[in-house]
Amino acid sequence: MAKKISMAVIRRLPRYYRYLSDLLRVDIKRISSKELSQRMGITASQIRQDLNCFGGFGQQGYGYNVESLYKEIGKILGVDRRFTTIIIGAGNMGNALANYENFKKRGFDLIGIFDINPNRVGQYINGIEIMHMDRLEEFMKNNVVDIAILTVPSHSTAEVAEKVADLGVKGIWNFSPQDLKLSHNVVIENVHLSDGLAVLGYRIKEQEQG
Amino acid sequence: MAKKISMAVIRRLPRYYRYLSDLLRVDIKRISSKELSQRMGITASQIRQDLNCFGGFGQQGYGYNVESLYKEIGKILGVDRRFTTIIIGAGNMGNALANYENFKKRGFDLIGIFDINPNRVGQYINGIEIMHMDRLEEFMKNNVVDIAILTVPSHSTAEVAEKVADLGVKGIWNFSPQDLKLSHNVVIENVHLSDGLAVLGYRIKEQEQG
DNA sequence: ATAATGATTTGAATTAATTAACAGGAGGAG
DNA sequence: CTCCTCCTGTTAATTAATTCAAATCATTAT
Repeated sequence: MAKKISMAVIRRLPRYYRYLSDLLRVDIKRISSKELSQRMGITASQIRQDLNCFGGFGQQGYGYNVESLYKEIGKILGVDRRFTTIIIGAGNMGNALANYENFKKRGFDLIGIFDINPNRVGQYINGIEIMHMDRLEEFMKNNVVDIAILTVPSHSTAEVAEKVADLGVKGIWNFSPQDLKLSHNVVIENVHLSDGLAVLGYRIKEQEQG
Repeated sequence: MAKKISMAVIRRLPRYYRYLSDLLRVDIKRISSKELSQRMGITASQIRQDLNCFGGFGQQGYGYNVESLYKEIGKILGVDRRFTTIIIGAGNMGNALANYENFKKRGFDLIGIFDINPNRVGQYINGIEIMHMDRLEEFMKNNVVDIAILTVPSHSTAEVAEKVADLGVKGIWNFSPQDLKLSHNVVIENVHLSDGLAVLGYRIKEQEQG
């Protein structure tokens, strides 16, 4: 096996996963690519092609077994494995993310929150105490931290990223508008909320005109 | 003109826009595709190809004029035009978005916040009063609302979306994990934060293994 | 049992996106 | 003024992604 799965497919997997989860909830046991395509608004062809990348879980004349497909995609995405995360920056966005229940369900355990603001330090978010950044190094030596979620102001993002990378983090989820690039082999996902908004604006303009 | 610009290109524009903005800030007047490619981590070819979609702003032997390119991309994205927005759902995420200064800079004016929780109604976020959902209809009849930002629980997303669509919104920025589909010709951008996190998890696993 | 149906698999064909190559204009040095 | 270098616009080549279509297997009905 081990034929390489393209990133385009990978980025669609969470979406499949979500839809399958919904199907499970309403107790639908099996589904054909055709019906799934109608629900998701993509072609049946693509679904079959995508799902085939990691071995045929479908059965001709039957469709896909929702549960096993769900599990399989989960396995590929790494839901069978748990990741520990910390949030750095307990501002509005950090706070929102810390309260986001979905992450835990998906295998991401928040084990620490850090901030530099003395007024925030000592407060609790979702049962987790906000620690001062001074304690970050100590904390990361005593705990395995897989992912650092950065919700700090742009100007300090690079510095903080360097630090957590040095301390052995495996991935960084960066919410600062500044793109992050590191020499370490740390996996980085930059989130740019306002980019999405800008695209929305473009599409609205487009629709108004054409 | 009017050769169609692909969505792949459009989705890259905000990124160009950001980098150009950074260049302006440090007073760099001109830039070549080559240098920009190094900064952004994409090929120079692609940059030239992209920028060419909307007419040659570059000059041979010189490069691109940062300021005029910045303005031009802004124009395409619709930064010259302002959009009014409302946030529905004043929970953690709604609160975070309401406090996000960047949106205003990019042409998006928040003019209303709505929630159903009586404890939240009447409070202010970033100078804007939280109104009860009961007042939404009235509000939208007295104000032009271009975009509704939905940060409500999944189970009520569809209903709220229908409502704002009926009331004449042009675009919806949906933060609920549930994908949104409407019959109206309202432009929808679904944001799925946890999808990004899932991909991060996948990439970490991938790197660990090989 | 057997035929008909429905839905996957597989691989080819098409379409889209990205990268590479190149011809030629603009700027700068001498 | 002339040459040389730089860097774009553009076309061509490559690679990736998506769709189509034939072959085939499970299920269901007769």
